[in-house]
Amino acid sequence: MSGGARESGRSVTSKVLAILGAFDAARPQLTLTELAARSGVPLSTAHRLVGELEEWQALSRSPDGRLRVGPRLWELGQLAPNRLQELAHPWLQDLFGSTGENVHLAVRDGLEMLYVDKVYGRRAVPIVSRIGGRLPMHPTGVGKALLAYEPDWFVRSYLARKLERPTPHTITEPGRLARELTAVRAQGYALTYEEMTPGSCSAAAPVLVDGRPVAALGIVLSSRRARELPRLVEPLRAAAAGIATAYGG
Amino acid sequence: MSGGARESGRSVTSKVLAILGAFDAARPQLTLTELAARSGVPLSTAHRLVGELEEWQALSRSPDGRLRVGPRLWELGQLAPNRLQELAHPWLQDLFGSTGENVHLAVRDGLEMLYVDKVYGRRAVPIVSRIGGRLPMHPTGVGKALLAYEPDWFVRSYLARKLERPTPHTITEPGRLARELTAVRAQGYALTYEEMTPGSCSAAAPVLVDGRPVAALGIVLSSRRARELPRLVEPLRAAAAGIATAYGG
DNA sequence: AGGACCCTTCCACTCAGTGGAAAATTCATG
DNA sequence: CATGAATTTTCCACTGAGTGGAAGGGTCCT
Repeated sequence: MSGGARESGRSVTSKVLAILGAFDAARPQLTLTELAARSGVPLSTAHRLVGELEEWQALSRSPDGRLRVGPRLWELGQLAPNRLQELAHPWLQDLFGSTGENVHLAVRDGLEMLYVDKVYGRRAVPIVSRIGGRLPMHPTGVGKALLAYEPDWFVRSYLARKLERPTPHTITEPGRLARELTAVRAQGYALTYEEMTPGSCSAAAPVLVDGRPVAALGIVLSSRRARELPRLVEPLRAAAAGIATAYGG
Repeated sequence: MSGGARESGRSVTSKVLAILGAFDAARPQLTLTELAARSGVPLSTAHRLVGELEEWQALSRSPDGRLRVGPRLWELGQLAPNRLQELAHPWLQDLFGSTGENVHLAVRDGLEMLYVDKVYGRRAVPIVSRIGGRLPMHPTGVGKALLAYEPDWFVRSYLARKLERPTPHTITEPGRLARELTAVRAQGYALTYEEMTPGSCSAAAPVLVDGRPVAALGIVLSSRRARELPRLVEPLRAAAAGIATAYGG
Protein backbone atom coordinates (compact mmCIF):
# COMPACT_ATOMS: atom_id res chain seq x y z
CA MET A 1 0.00 0.00 0.00
CA SER A 2 0.75 3.56 0.68
CA GLY A 3 2.13 5.30 -2.34
CA GLY A 4 3.24 8.41 -0.56
CA ALA A 5 2.44 7.09 2.91
CA ARG A 6 4.06 9.62 5.16
CA GLU A 7 2.80 8.39 8.47
CA SER A 8 2.79 4.68 7.86
CA GLY A 9 1.30 1.95 9.95
CA ARG A 10 -2.18 3.30 10.34
CA SER A 11 -4.89 0.76 9.75
CA VAL A 12 -7.86 1.47 7.52
CA THR A 13 -10.13 0.78 10.44
CA SER A 14 -8.40 3.37 12.57
CA LYS A 15 -8.93 5.90 9.82
CA VAL A 16 -12.59 5.07 9.53
CA LEU A 17 -12.97 5.41 13.28
CA ALA A 18 -11.01 8.65 13.29
CA ILE A 19 -13.43 10.00 10.71
CA LEU A 20 -16.43 9.00 12.78
CA GLY A 21 -14.78 10.37 15.90
CA ALA A 22 -14.30 13.74 14.28
CA PHE A 23 -17.95 14.51 14.91
CA ASP A 24 -18.96 15.79 18.29
CA ALA A 25 -21.70 17.86 19.89
CA ALA A 26 -19.81 21.08 19.16
CA ARG A 27 -19.33 20.18 15.49
CA PRO A 28 -22.01 17.81 14.32
CA GLN A 29 -21.63 18.92 10.71
CA LEU A 30 -18.37 19.09 8.83
CA THR A 31 -17.19 19.70 5.30
CA LEU A 32 -14.99 17.04 3.83
CA THR A 33 -11.94 19.24 4.26
CA GLU A 34 -12.69 19.92 7.93
CA LEU A 35 -13.38 16.25 8.47
CA ALA A 36 -10.07 15.27 6.93
CA ALA A 37 -8.21 17.84 9.02
CA ARG A 38 -9.91 16.91 12.29
CA SER A 39 -9.44 13.20 11.80
CA GLY A 40 -5.89 13.50 10.56
CA VAL A 41 -6.73 11.48 7.47
CA PRO A 42 -5.36 12.78 4.15
CA LEU A 43 -8.02 14.50 2.10
CA SER A 44 -8.13 12.08 -0.78
CA THR A 45 -8.26 9.09 1.53
CA ALA A 46 -11.01 10.74 3.53
CA HIS A 47 -12.88 11.37 0.31
CA ARG A 48 -12.88 7.70 -0.57
CA LEU A 49 -13.74 6.44 2.90
CA VAL A 50 -16.49 9.00 3.34
CA GLY A 51 -17.97 7.78 0.07
CA GLU A 52 -18.28 4.28 1.45
CA LEU A 53 -19.63 5.49 4.77
CA GLU A 54 -22.21 7.61 3.01
CA GLU A 55 -23.36 4.74 0.88
CA TRP A 56 -24.01 2.71 4.01
CA GLN A 57 -25.76 5.70 5.62
CA ALA A 58 -23.22 5.79 8.41
CA LEU A 59 -22.82 9.39 7.30
CA SER A 60 -25.28 11.58 5.49
CA ARG A 61 -25.32 15.04 3.97
CA SER A 62 -27.19 18.00 5.32
CA PRO A 63 -29.01 20.16 2.75
CA ASP A 64 -25.95 22.40 2.44
CA GLY A 65 -23.80 19.42 1.53
CA ARG A 66 -21.95 19.12 4.79
CA LEU A 67 -21.41 15.74 6.35
CA ARG A 68 -23.05 14.52 9.51
CA VAL A 69 -23.75 11.31 11.35
CA GLY A 70 -26.25 9.26 9.37
CA PRO A 71 -29.45 7.49 10.33
CA ARG A 72 -27.91 4.04 10.21
CA LEU A 73 -25.51 4.89 12.99
CA TRP A 74 -28.34 6.31 15.04
CA GLU A 75 -30.25 3.10 14.64
CA LEU A 76 -27.19 1.04 15.45
CA GLY A 77 -26.45 3.12 18.51
CA GLN A 78 -29.90 2.38 19.86
CA LEU A 79 -28.86 -1.26 20.12
CA ALA A 80 -26.21 -0.46 22.69
CA PRO A 81 -27.56 -1.94 25.88
CA ASN A 82 -27.94 0.44 28.79
CA ARG A 83 -29.40 -1.16 31.87
CA LEU A 84 -29.14 2.00 33.93
CA GLN A 85 -31.07 4.10 31.45
CA GLU A 86 -33.73 1.46 30.94
CA LEU A 87 -34.50 1.00 34.56
CA ALA A 88 -34.11 4.60 35.58
CA HIS A 89 -36.32 5.99 32.85
CA PRO A 90 -39.67 5.38 34.56
CA TRP A 91 -38.41 7.32 37.57
CA LEU A 92 -37.39 10.25 35.44
CA GLN A 93 -40.77 10.15 33.77
CA ASP A 94 -42.55 10.09 37.13
CA LEU A 95 -40.47 12.92 38.44
CA PHE A 96 -41.22 14.94 35.35
CA GLY A 97 -44.87 14.10 35.70
CA SER A 98 -45.08 15.38 39.25
CA THR A 99 -42.95 18.49 38.69
CA GLY A 100 -43.24 19.39 35.01
CA GLU A 101 -39.57 20.34 34.98
CA ASN A 102 -36.56 19.16 32.99
CA VAL A 103 -35.21 16.00 34.51
CA HIS A 104 -32.02 14.25 33.47
CA LEU A 105 -29.72 11.42 34.36
CA ALA A 106 -25.97 11.48 33.90
CA VAL A 107 -23.00 9.27 34.61
CA ARG A 108 -19.36 10.17 35.00
CA ASP A 109 -17.10 9.38 32.08
CA GLY A 110 -13.55 10.44 32.69
CA LEU A 111 -13.67 14.00 34.00
CA GLU A 112 -17.01 14.80 32.41
CA MET A 113 -20.65 14.04 32.92
CA LEU A 114 -22.26 12.03 30.15
CA TYR A 115 -26.00 12.57 29.84
CA VAL A 116 -27.70 9.23 29.53
CA ASP A 117 -31.36 10.20 29.62
CA LYS A 118 -33.55 13.24 29.81
CA VAL A 119 -37.24 13.92 30.11
CA TYR A 120 -38.64 17.27 29.17
CA GLY A 121 -41.88 18.75 27.97
CA ARG A 122 -43.09 21.79 26.17
CA ARG A 123 -42.98 24.30 28.98
CA ALA A 124 -39.61 23.43 30.46
CA VAL A 125 -36.69 25.84 30.03
CA PRO A 126 -34.39 25.20 27.12
CA ILE A 127 -31.44 23.46 28.63
CA VAL A 128 -27.87 22.75 27.60
CA SER A 129 -27.76 19.07 28.45
CA ARG A 130 -28.43 16.80 25.51
CA ILE A 131 -28.84 13.04 25.60
CA GLY A 132 -25.44 11.70 24.59
CA GLY A 133 -23.87 15.06 25.39
CA ARG A 134 -21.09 15.87 27.84
CA LEU A 135 -20.53 18.69 30.29
CA PRO A 136 -17.86 19.34 32.91
CA MET A 137 -18.60 18.28 36.46
CA HIS A 138 -18.04 21.36 38.58
CA PRO A 139 -20.62 23.71 37.05
CA THR A 140 -23.46 21.20 36.83
CA GLY A 141 -25.77 19.90 39.52
CA VAL A 142 -25.34 16.27 38.50
CA GLY A 143 -21.59 16.78 38.31
CA LYS A 144 -21.32 18.18 41.82
CA ALA A 145 -23.63 15.52 43.20
CA LEU A 146 -21.38 12.82 41.78
CA LEU A 147 -18.08 14.48 42.47
CA ALA A 148 -18.97 14.83 46.13
CA TYR A 149 -19.06 11.07 46.47
CA GLU A 150 -15.95 10.24 44.46
CA PRO A 151 -12.85 9.17 46.37
CA ASP A 152 -10.58 11.85 47.67
CA TRP A 153 -7.73 11.28 45.24
CA PHE A 154 -10.14 11.71 42.35
CA VAL A 155 -11.57 14.98 43.64
CA ARG A 156 -8.09 16.33 44.33
CA SER A 157 -6.92 15.58 40.81
CA TYR A 158 -10.12 17.04 39.41
CA LEU A 159 -9.60 20.28 41.29
CA ALA A 160 -5.91 20.41 40.44
CA ARG A 161 -6.61 21.46 36.86
CA LYS A 162 -7.59 24.82 35.49
CA LEU A 163 -11.38 24.67 35.59
CA GLU A 164 -13.61 26.04 32.87
CA ARG A 165 -15.81 28.95 33.72
CA PRO A 166 -18.91 29.03 31.50
CA THR A 167 -20.65 31.80 33.50
CA PRO A 168 -19.61 34.41 36.05
CA HIS A 169 -21.39 32.36 38.72
CA THR A 170 -19.30 29.27 38.13
CA ILE A 171 -17.33 28.30 41.18
CA THR A 172 -13.78 27.44 40.19
CA GLU A 173 -11.71 28.18 43.28
CA PRO A 174 -10.56 24.77 44.52
CA GLY A 175 -11.03 25.65 48.20
CA ARG A 176 -14.56 26.90 47.84
CA LEU A 177 -15.48 24.00 45.59
CA ALA A 178 -14.07 21.48 48.06
CA ARG A 179 -16.15 23.04 50.83
CA GLU A 180 -19.23 22.87 48.59
CA LEU A 181 -18.64 19.20 48.02
CA THR A 182 -18.43 18.55 51.74
CA ALA A 183 -21.77 20.30 52.14
CA VAL A 184 -23.26 18.25 49.32
CA ARG A 185 -22.13 15.06 50.99
CA ALA A 186 -23.57 16.22 54.30
CA GLN A 187 -26.99 17.11 52.91
CA GLY A 188 -27.20 14.43 50.21
CA TYR A 189 -27.90 16.70 47.27
CA ALA A 190 -26.38 19.55 45.27
CA LEU A 191 -27.74 22.90 44.16
CA THR A 192 -26.44 25.21 41.48
CA TYR A 193 -27.41 28.73 40.55
CA GLU A 194 -26.49 29.85 37.03
CA GLU A 195 -23.16 28.06 37.21
CA MET A 196 -23.50 26.42 33.82
CA THR A 197 -26.08 28.52 32.02
CA PRO A 198 -27.24 32.04 32.83
CA GLY A 199 -30.93 31.85 33.64
CA SER A 200 -30.99 28.28 34.89
CA CYS A 201 -30.55 26.69 38.27
CA SER A 202 -30.67 23.08 39.31
CA ALA A 203 -30.83 20.47 42.03
CA ALA A 204 -29.29 17.03 41.78
CA ALA A 205 -28.95 13.90 43.85
CA PRO A 206 -26.49 11.04 43.50
CA VAL A 207 -27.56 7.49 42.77
CA LEU A 208 -25.58 5.59 45.39
CA VAL A 209 -25.18 1.84 45.20
CA ASP A 210 -23.29 0.45 48.18
CA GLY A 211 -22.06 3.96 48.85
CA ARG A 212 -20.57 4.28 45.38
CA PRO A 213 -21.92 6.96 43.05
CA VAL A 214 -23.03 5.31 39.81
CA ALA A 215 -25.05 8.20 38.38
CA ALA A 216 -26.76 11.43 39.31
CA LEU A 217 -30.31 12.57 38.81
CA GLY A 218 -30.87 16.27 38.18
CA ILE A 219 -33.68 18.73 37.73
CA VAL A 220 -33.31 22.11 36.08
CA LEU A 221 -35.47 25.19 36.14
CA SER A 222 -35.46 28.82 35.28
CA SER A 223 -33.52 30.79 37.86
CA ARG A 224 -36.50 33.11 38.25
CA ARG A 225 -38.09 30.18 40.03
CA ALA A 226 -35.08 29.27 42.10
CA ARG A 227 -37.11 29.45 45.31
CA GLU A 228 -39.13 26.46 44.16
CA LEU A 229 -36.02 24.27 44.14
CA PRO A 230 -36.12 23.26 47.82
CA ARG A 231 -39.50 21.60 47.56
CA LEU A 232 -38.23 19.55 44.61
CA VAL A 233 -35.36 18.10 46.58
CA GLU A 234 -37.34 15.43 48.39
CA PRO A 235 -39.01 13.90 45.32
CA LEU A 236 -35.64 14.09 43.59
CA ARG A 237 -33.85 12.21 46.35
CA ALA A 238 -36.62 9.67 46.54
CA ALA A 239 -36.35 8.99 42.82
CA ALA A 240 -32.57 8.72 43.04
CA ALA A 241 -32.91 6.27 45.90
CA GLY A 242 -35.45 4.26 43.93
CA ILE A 243 -33.09 4.04 40.98
CA ALA A 244 -30.26 2.99 43.29
CA THR A 245 -32.31 0.17 44.75
CA ALA A 246 -33.47 -1.04 41.37
CA TYR A 247 -29.97 -0.86 39.94
CA GLY A 248 -28.19 -2.38 42.89
CA GLY A 249 -30.55 -5.35 43.20
CA MET B 1 -2.99 -7.99 0.15
CA SER B 2 -5.07 -10.99 0.47
CA GLY B 3 -2.99 -14.10 1.01
CA GLY B 4 -5.68 -16.64 0.37
CA ALA B 5 -8.25 -14.05 -0.74
CA ARG B 6 -11.06 -16.14 -2.12
CA GLU B 7 -13.64 -13.46 -2.66
CA SER B 8 -11.42 -10.58 -3.63
CA GLY B 9 -12.27 -6.94 -4.09
CA ARG B 10 -13.92 -6.27 -0.78
CA SER B 11 -12.76 -3.12 0.93
CA VAL B 12 -11.76 -3.07 4.55
CA THR B 13 -14.40 -0.45 5.19
CA SER B 14 -17.12 -2.66 3.77
CA LYS B 15 -16.02 -5.42 6.10
CA VAL B 16 -16.10 -3.12 9.10
CA LEU B 17 -19.57 -1.96 8.14
CA ALA B 18 -20.71 -5.52 7.54
CA ILE B 19 -19.58 -6.35 11.04
CA LEU B 20 -21.49 -3.44 12.53
CA GLY B 21 -24.49 -4.25 10.39
CA ALA B 22 -24.59 -7.80 11.72
CA PHE B 23 -26.20 -6.50 14.90
CA ASP B 24 -29.91 -5.92 14.93
CA ALA B 25 -32.77 -5.79 17.41
CA ALA B 26 -33.31 -9.52 17.13
CA ARG B 27 -29.63 -10.29 17.77
CA PRO B 28 -28.01 -7.49 19.72
CA GLN B 29 -25.35 -9.81 21.12
CA LEU B 30 -23.18 -12.12 19.06
CA THR B 31 -20.21 -14.37 19.58
CA LEU B 32 -17.24 -13.75 17.33
CA THR B 33 -18.07 -16.81 15.27
CA GLU B 34 -21.70 -15.77 14.78
CA LEU B 35 -20.58 -12.27 13.93
CA ALA B 36 -18.16 -13.52 11.31
CA ALA B 37 -20.79 -15.77 9.80
CA ARG B 38 -23.51 -13.11 9.73
CA SER B 39 -21.26 -10.46 8.25
CA GLY B 40 -19.65 -12.78 5.74
CA VAL B 41 -16.19 -11.78 6.96
CA PRO B 42 -13.65 -14.59 7.44
CA LEU B 43 -13.20 -15.45 11.08
CA SER B 44 -9.60 -14.41 11.48
CA THR B 45 -10.24 -11.12 9.72
CA ALA B 46 -13.27 -10.51 11.90
CA HIS B 47 -11.16 -11.26 14.94
CA ARG B 48 -8.68 -8.57 14.05
CA LEU B 49 -11.24 -5.95 13.05
CA VAL B 50 -13.36 -6.61 16.12
CA GLY B 51 -10.25 -6.04 18.21
CA GLU B 52 -9.86 -2.56 16.77
CA LEU B 53 -13.55 -1.80 17.11
CA GLU B 54 -13.52 -2.93 20.71
CA GLU B 55 -10.56 -0.76 21.53
CA TRP B 56 -12.43 2.25 20.22
CA GLN B 57 -15.56 1.18 22.15
CA ALA B 58 -17.51 0.86 18.95
CA LEU B 59 -18.16 -2.63 20.22
CA SER B 60 -18.09 -3.89 23.78
CA ARG B 61 -18.43 -7.22 25.53
CA SER B 62 -21.34 -8.30 27.64
CA PRO B 63 -20.50 -10.07 30.91
CA ASP B 64 -20.69 -13.43 29.16
CA GLY B 65 -18.10 -12.32 26.63
CA ARG B 66 -20.40 -11.84 23.71
CA LEU B 67 -20.05 -8.80 21.52
CA ARG B 68 -22.52 -5.96 21.32
CA VAL B 69 -22.74 -2.38 20.16
CA GLY B 70 -20.55 -0.22 22.36
CA PRO B 71 -21.16 3.06 24.16
CA ARG B 72 -19.14 5.11 21.73
CA LEU B 73 -21.49 4.23 18.89
CA TRP B 74 -24.46 5.10 21.04
CA GLU B 75 -22.96 8.48 21.75
CA LEU B 76 -22.14 8.99 18.11
CA GLY B 77 -25.61 7.99 17.06
CA GLN B 78 -27.06 10.69 19.28
CA LEU B 79 -25.39 13.25 17.04
CA ALA B 80 -27.48 12.23 14.06
CA PRO B 81 -29.81 15.17 13.55
CA ASN B 82 -33.50 14.39 13.59
CA ARG B 83 -35.67 17.42 13.17
CA LEU B 84 -38.90 15.43 13.27
CA GLN B 85 -38.09 13.79 16.57
CA GLU B 86 -36.90 17.00 18.15
CA LEU B 87 -39.95 18.98 17.32
CA ALA B 88 -42.45 16.20 17.84
CA HIS B 89 -41.15 15.19 21.24
CA PRO B 90 -42.95 17.83 23.29
CA TRP B 91 -46.23 16.69 21.78
CA LEU B 92 -45.58 13.09 22.68
CA GLN B 93 -44.71 14.21 26.17
CA ASP B 94 -47.91 16.23 26.46
CA LEU B 95 -50.00 13.38 25.15
CA PHE B 96 -48.39 11.04 27.63
CA GLY B 97 -48.97 13.58 30.37
CA SER B 98 -52.68 13.84 29.68
CA THR B 99 -53.26 10.12 29.12
CA GLY B 100 -50.55 8.26 31.03
CA GLU B 101 -50.29 5.75 28.18
CA ASN B 102 -47.48 4.61 25.92
CA VAL B 103 -47.07 7.08 23.10
CA HIS B 104 -44.76 6.64 20.15
CA LEU B 105 -43.79 8.18 16.85
CA ALA B 106 -42.72 6.20 13.81
CA VAL B 107 -41.76 6.85 10.21
CA ARG B 108 -41.86 4.53 7.26
CA ASP B 109 -38.55 3.12 6.10
CA GLY B 110 -38.93 0.80 3.16
CA LEU B 111 -41.75 -1.59 4.01
CA GLU B 112 -41.34 -1.21 7.75
CA MET B 113 -42.11 1.29 10.45
CA LEU B 114 -39.06 2.73 12.17
CA TYR B 115 -39.73 3.94 15.70
CA VAL B 116 -38.22 7.35 16.16
CA ASP B 117 -39.41 8.32 19.61
CA LYS B 118 -41.40 6.93 22.47
CA VAL B 119 -42.68 8.22 25.79
CA TYR B 120 -43.67 5.83 28.48
CA GLY B 121 -43.93 5.72 32.24
CA ARG B 122 -44.01 3.19 34.97
CA ARG B 123 -47.62 2.08 34.71
CA ALA B 124 -47.87 1.69 30.96
CA VAL B 125 -48.07 -1.78 29.41
CA PRO B 126 -44.85 -3.34 28.30
CA ILE B 127 -44.79 -2.77 24.59
CA VAL B 128 -42.90 -4.23 21.65
CA SER B 129 -41.90 -1.01 19.96
CA ARG B 130 -38.41 0.15 20.84
CA ILE B 131 -36.80 3.44 19.86
CA GLY B 132 -34.68 2.59 16.85
CA GLY B 133 -36.65 -0.61 16.35
CA ARG B 134 -38.65 -1.73 13.33
CA LEU B 135 -41.98 -3.46 12.92
CA PRO B 136 -44.06 -4.36 9.88
CA MET B 137 -46.77 -1.93 8.85
CA HIS B 138 -49.96 -3.96 8.64
CA PRO B 139 -50.21 -5.20 12.24
CA THR B 140 -49.35 -1.89 13.91
CA GLY B 141 -51.48 1.17 14.45
CA VAL B 142 -48.85 3.57 13.21
CA GLY B 143 -48.22 1.31 10.21
CA LYS B 144 -51.85 1.27 9.18
CA ALA B 145 -52.23 4.99 9.75
CA LEU B 146 -49.31 5.64 7.40
CA LEU B 147 -50.08 2.97 4.86
CA ALA B 148 -53.58 4.36 4.41
CA TYR B 149 -52.12 7.58 3.06
CA GLU B 150 -49.44 6.07 0.84
CA PRO B 151 -50.03 6.16 -2.91
CA ASP B 152 -52.00 3.33 -4.42
CA TRP B 153 -49.10 1.64 -6.17
CA PHE B 154 -47.24 1.43 -2.90
CA VAL B 155 -50.15 -0.12 -1.00
CA ARG B 156 -50.74 -2.61 -3.80
CA SER B 157 -47.14 -3.76 -3.76
CA TYR B 158 -47.19 -3.92 0.03
CA LEU B 159 -50.26 -6.16 0.00
CA ALA B 160 -48.90 -8.29 -2.81
CA ARG B 161 -46.44 -10.04 -0.53
CA LYS B 162 -46.99 -12.80 1.97
CA LEU B 163 -47.71 -10.84 5.15
CA GLU B 164 -46.39 -11.82 8.56
CA ARG B 165 -48.92 -12.86 11.16
CA PRO B 166 -47.58 -12.20 14.67
CA THR B 167 -50.93 -12.95 16.37
CA PRO B 168 -54.18 -14.71 15.45
CA HIS B 169 -55.84 -11.28 15.29
CA THR B 170 -53.49 -9.97 12.62
CA ILE B 171 -55.32 -9.07 9.46
CA THR B 172 -53.39 -10.37 6.49
CA GLU B 173 -56.05 -10.89 3.81
CA PRO B 174 -55.31 -8.25 1.19
CA GLY B 175 -58.98 -7.49 0.53
CA ARG B 176 -59.91 -6.96 4.15
CA LEU B 177 -56.78 -4.95 4.78
CA ALA B 178 -57.47 -2.71 1.78
CA ARG B 179 -60.97 -2.05 3.08
CA GLU B 180 -59.52 -1.22 6.50
CA LEU B 181 -57.18 1.30 4.94
CA THR B 182 -60.07 2.98 3.16
CA ALA B 183 -61.84 3.27 6.49
CA VAL B 184 -58.72 4.69 8.12
CA ARG B 185 -58.46 7.32 5.43
CA ALA B 186 -62.15 8.17 5.85
CA GLN B 187 -61.96 8.60 9.61
CA GLY B 188 -58.42 9.95 9.87
CA TYR B 189 -57.08 7.42 12.34
CA ALA B 190 -56.40 3.71 12.74
CA LEU B 191 -57.27 1.26 15.48
CA THR B 192 -55.79 -2.17 16.15
CA TYR B 193 -56.83 -4.89 18.55
CA GLU B 194 -54.14 -7.43 19.43
CA GLU B 195 -52.84 -7.48 15.88
CA MET B 196 -49.20 -7.14 16.85
CA THR B 197 -49.11 -8.25 20.48
CA PRO B 198 -51.67 -10.29 22.39
CA GLY B 199 -52.95 -8.13 25.21
CA SER B 200 -52.38 -4.76 23.55
CA CYS B 201 -54.47 -2.52 21.39
CA SER B 202 -53.70 0.83 19.85
CA ALA B 203 -54.85 3.94 18.10
CA ALA B 204 -52.74 5.94 15.66
CA ALA B 205 -53.00 9.06 13.53
CA PRO B 206 -50.91 10.08 10.56
CA VAL B 207 -48.81 13.24 10.53
CA LEU B 208 -49.83 14.74 7.21
CA VAL B 209 -47.82 17.54 5.64
CA ASP B 210 -49.41 18.79 2.42
CA GLY B 211 -51.41 15.58 2.34
CA ARG B 212 -48.29 13.42 2.43
CA PRO B 213 -47.77 11.11 5.38
CA VAL B 214 -44.41 11.86 6.97
CA ALA B 215 -44.89 9.98 10.23
CA ALA B 216 -47.52 8.47 12.48
CA LEU B 217 -48.29 9.02 16.12
CA GLY B 218 -49.57 6.07 18.10
CA ILE B 219 -50.85 5.24 21.54
CA VAL B 220 -50.92 1.74 23.00
CA LEU B 221 -52.82 0.28 25.90
CA SER B 222 -53.78 -2.98 27.47
CA SER B 223 -56.60 -4.61 25.52
CA ARG B 224 -58.58 -4.95 28.75
CA ARG B 225 -59.02 -1.21 28.45
CA ALA B 226 -59.83 -1.17 24.77
CA ARG B 227 -63.07 0.73 25.40
CA GLU B 228 -61.04 3.73 26.53
CA LEU B 229 -59.41 4.04 23.12
CA PRO B 230 -62.15 6.16 21.49
CA ARG B 231 -61.76 9.00 23.93
CA LEU B 232 -58.03 9.06 23.22
CA VAL B 233 -58.52 9.57 19.51
CA GLU B 234 -59.21 13.29 19.62
CA PRO B 235 -56.13 14.27 21.67
CA LEU B 236 -54.10 11.94 19.49
CA ARG B 237 -55.28 13.57 16.27
CA ALA B 238 -54.75 17.01 17.71
CA ALA B 239 -51.16 16.17 18.61
CA ALA B 240 -50.54 14.68 15.17
CA ALA B 241 -51.93 17.81 13.58
CA GLY B 242 -49.74 19.97 15.80
CA ILE B 243 -46.67 18.05 14.78
CA ALA B 244 -47.64 18.34 11.13
CA THR B 245 -47.96 22.11 11.39
CA ALA B 246 -44.68 22.48 13.22
CA TYR B 247 -42.89 20.19 10.80
CA GLY B 248 -44.39 21.60 7.64
CA GLY B 249 -43.72 25.22 8.54
C1' DA C 1 -11.31 38.35 -13.51
C1' DG C 2 -8.99 37.16 -9.67
C1' DG C 3 -8.67 34.69 -5.47
C1' DA C 4 -9.94 31.62 -1.71
C1' DC C 5 -11.97 27.38 -0.74
C1' DC C 6 -13.59 23.00 -1.46
C1' DC C 7 -14.36 18.74 -3.95
C1' DT C 8 -13.02 15.13 -7.21
C1' DT C 9 -10.02 12.37 -9.98
C1' DC C 10 -5.75 10.13 -11.19
C1' DC C 11 -2.19 6.65 -10.81
C1' DA C 12 2.28 4.20 -9.80
C1' DC C 13 4.00 2.24 -5.74
C1' DT C 14 4.08 -0.98 -1.92
C1' DC C 15 3.20 -2.66 2.69
C1' DA C 16 -1.02 -3.30 5.42
C1' DG C 17 -4.19 -6.55 5.27
C1' DT C 18 -5.29 -11.12 4.29
C1' DG C 19 -7.37 -15.70 5.57
C1' DG C 20 -6.39 -20.77 5.78
C1' DA C 21 -4.52 -23.54 9.04
C1' DA C 22 -2.80 -24.77 13.35
C1' DA C 23 -2.55 -24.01 18.25
C1' DA C 24 -4.76 -22.74 22.50
C1' DT C 25 -8.60 -22.20 25.20
C1' DT C 26 -13.15 -22.85 26.98
C1' DC C 27 -17.09 -25.52 27.75
C1' DA C 28 -20.06 -29.57 27.93
C1' DT C 29 -20.73 -34.37 28.71
C1' DG C 30 -20.35 -39.15 30.29
C1' DC D 1 -11.17 -36.14 34.95
C1' DA D 2 -10.77 -37.71 30.44
C1' DT D 3 -12.75 -36.94 25.87
C1' DG D 4 -14.37 -34.26 22.41
C1' DA D 5 -16.71 -30.36 20.33
C1' DA D 6 -16.95 -25.47 19.79
C1' DT D 7 -14.88 -21.22 19.96
C1' DT D 8 -11.12 -18.01 20.21
C1' DT D 9 -6.45 -16.69 19.27
C1' DT D 10 -2.09 -16.78 16.89
C1' DC D 11 0.85 -17.36 12.89
C1' DC D 12 2.82 -16.01 8.51
C1' DA D 13 4.05 -15.68 3.48
C1' DC D 14 1.90 -13.49 -0.27
C1' DT D 15 0.06 -9.61 -2.98
C1' DG D 16 -3.50 -6.31 -4.86
C1' DA D 17 -6.28 -3.02 -2.22
C1' DG D 18 -5.32 1.03 -0.45
C1' DT D 19 -2.57 4.99 -0.60
C1' DG D 20 -2.01 10.19 -0.79
C1' DG D 21 0.39 14.00 -3.34
C1' DA D 22 -0.64 16.53 -7.06
C1' DA D 23 -3.37 18.30 -10.59
C1' DG D 24 -7.79 19.59 -12.37
C1' DG D 25 -12.51 21.53 -11.78
C1' DG D 26 -16.13 23.73 -9.47
C1' DT D 27 -18.33 27.30 -6.65
C1' DC D 28 -18.83 31.41 -4.35
C1' DC D 29 -17.11 35.42 -2.96
C1' DT D 30 -15.35 40.32 -3.81
